[in-house]
Amino acid sequence: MDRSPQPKPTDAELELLRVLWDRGPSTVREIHEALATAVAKSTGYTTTLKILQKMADKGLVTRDESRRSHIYAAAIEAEKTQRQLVRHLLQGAFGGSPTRLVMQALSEKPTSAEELREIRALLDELETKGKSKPKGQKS
Amino acid sequence: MDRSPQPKPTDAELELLRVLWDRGPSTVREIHEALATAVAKSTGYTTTLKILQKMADKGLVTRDESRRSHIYAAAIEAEKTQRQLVRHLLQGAFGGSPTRLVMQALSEKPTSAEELREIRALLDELETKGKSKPKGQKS
DNA sequence: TCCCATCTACGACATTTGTCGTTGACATTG
DNA sequence: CAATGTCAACGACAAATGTCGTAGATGGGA
Repeated sequence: MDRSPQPKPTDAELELLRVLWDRGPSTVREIHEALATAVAKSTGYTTTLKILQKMADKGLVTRDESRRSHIYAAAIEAEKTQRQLVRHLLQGAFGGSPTRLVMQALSEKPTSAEELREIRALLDELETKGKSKPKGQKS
Repeated sequence: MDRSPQPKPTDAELELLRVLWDRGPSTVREIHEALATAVAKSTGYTTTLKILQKMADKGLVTRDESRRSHIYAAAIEAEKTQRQLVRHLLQGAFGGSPTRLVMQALSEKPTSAEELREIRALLDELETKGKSKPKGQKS
């Protein structure tokens, strides 16, 4: 089972992954267009293609070649990737203390009341869970 | 005046910055040692030196050359840098929604009750502050 | 059928990163 | 003073990244 030290996606790769997470499996053309319109990304078509190919090599995406226009799909979940990136940032810049990170994140943007409520709920959950053995999610 | 689009520090640079934030202004030797002991980093001395020099070029650190052993100091605050990195991650991987990031961060590590309390306090603060105009902590 | 559009593959290229080795200057100390 | 050690500077180098251009295959339409 994949102990997969998933290679940390680069910024460009992350952009493509975001598109795939949003749209689901897509052709290169579609991805390229999405990027162009959504993010005003003005790179050539072959650039997108090349990055996608590299990502396929790394196992970040899968490719369905049954048709002439290959169809790419994200091979890693958004959540998993986000977790990995958060962990990296945590270790790299915050000395492992989630609290500081959370503070920075929350101060970063005016958070809606609703979102604040959501977070509070999570805190509650974590607190009760803290008593009983924290179960399940392993790493 | 520099509205400084501070160049995003790389991972290696971040490590050095961490040392400087901890120790304050230091010589290359000191930084190198600190890295070796603290992080079991086993690179050559000149590697550390080179990175420091590059960082000086970029304005990430300052250098006092009045002595033979130059003394480097962080030129950017820990908080500011962390905020920048959080913002980057937010945009790049979370579509700008802090909530998800916070969730991931909290799920990442068993957080102590005390820390949870701290975060709750911050939430309270944000909530009340949300009513009144949240005022500019600028940089 | 023949031409044109589209798609993938391949290689080129500039840039950045992180890694050293070497060199020449400077200091310390015997 | 001379030997030894320390330091900054410089260049080299491999690897990764993001950027294209071009070539070759394939498919659709006039």
